[in-house]
Amino acid sequence: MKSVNIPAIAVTRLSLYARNLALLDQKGVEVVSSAGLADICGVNPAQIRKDLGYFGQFGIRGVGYYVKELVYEIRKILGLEKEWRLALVGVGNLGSALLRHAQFLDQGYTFVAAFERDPKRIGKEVGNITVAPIRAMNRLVKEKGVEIGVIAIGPRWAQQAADKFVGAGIRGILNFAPVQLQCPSDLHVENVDFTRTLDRLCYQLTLNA
Amino acid sequence: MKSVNIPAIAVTRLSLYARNLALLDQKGVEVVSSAGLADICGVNPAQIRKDLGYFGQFGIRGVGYYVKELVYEIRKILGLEKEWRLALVGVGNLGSALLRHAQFLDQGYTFVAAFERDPKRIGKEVGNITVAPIRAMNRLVKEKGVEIGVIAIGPRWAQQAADKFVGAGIRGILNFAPVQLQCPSDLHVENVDFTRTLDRLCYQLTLNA
DNA sequence: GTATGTGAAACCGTTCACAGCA
DNA sequence: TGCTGTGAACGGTTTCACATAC
Repeated sequence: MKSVNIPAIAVTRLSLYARNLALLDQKGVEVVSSAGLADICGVNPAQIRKDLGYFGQFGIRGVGYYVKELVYEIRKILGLEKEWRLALVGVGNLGSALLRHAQFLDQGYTFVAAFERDPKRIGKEVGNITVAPIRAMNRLVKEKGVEIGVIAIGPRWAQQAADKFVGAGIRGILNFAPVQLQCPSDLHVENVDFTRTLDRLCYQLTLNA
Repeated sequence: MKSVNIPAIAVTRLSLYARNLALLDQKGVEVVSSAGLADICGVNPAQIRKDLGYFGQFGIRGVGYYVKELVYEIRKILGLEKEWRLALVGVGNLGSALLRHAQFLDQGYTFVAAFERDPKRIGKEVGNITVAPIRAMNRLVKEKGVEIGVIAIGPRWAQQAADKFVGAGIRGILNFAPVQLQCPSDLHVENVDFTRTLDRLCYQLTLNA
């Protein structure tokens, strides 16, 4: 691995490459060139080579990349070889969907706990998880070795949920609430905000009306 | 409006500004400086001024921006003054959550139709919408004046769903399936892919293990 | 011959710094 | 005086182009 600073966006693309390489593998493709993969992923071939170049040399000149091997290497780089333990806070519409989201399990992510404010929801079973009260968070997060907290609670309560997670010793947060969370700098926060994505789409449609 | 090319990322930030300005307005704040808003949004003050500068002059030198007025202007720029009509395909876990997602309605987005492959789900009511078979798509999209198609169906069927939407005359797609859709270039596609976001989080956690 | 790996160049977005104006 | 609006400087990412290796 090089000591150069690696652009975050390059890391995000690795995830895209891994997924499409896995599809190629399923189809029985054994070797692919950067041009071939670039075509599938909708990016520039040089970009793929440069992105991979941040982490090592995985190809063979004049040939390309061995698909199986490259998937393995990228998953290793991203840290996806291990099983990641997630906990959810906010078992509403979106939260329930995330608990049952098949895609997560396929990739090695497992929800091991879920928390709620609303007493009516506590005790229910959603996707093999029994919904617990937020006050149980500190204990359960430690007990179950949760590493990543997922916030799918309303914006009004998202910051409190984040604070609770931080207090319980979580290392990263995936935040679906449309708010800017205030967190200690050693904690990693990634935001998913599809209202903003939808707004951007509307801008484009309005522009080319 | 300037004729310079406007960075897509600047447009995405406008959405962030609008949301935080609306919150300020709710709190009774009437005027805000770029520095004040930048603080809330977690960006550089100059960036806010530059982003706004792409679209006009909305502030008063020595004073700042009138909150109400700026919200209005940004929403106008983004095309959020009108009601947007959405249709969903894929009424599974995620799809159902989207149909019931309160945040959408607040912002002027309305689902007017929902489609499914699975016969067991057809005819059900989800968030005031009756789930229809995919074969009804062409007719209903036209009948109800749907402008944006939302894809929350499995990756295996996402491309087909997109083709159907295109055939029915949709103008934009919000795609939650983790695949690169092949679409005509005059169609606008925005992707929401939280598995990739989660992968990026894992990379960070692995790096600082 | 062919495709990778990688410096160099081009490009784009962000931040600075200050002129302009209330 | 204070803050906006904006050209210029800066920094980072993308793309090019070619030496290198199979």
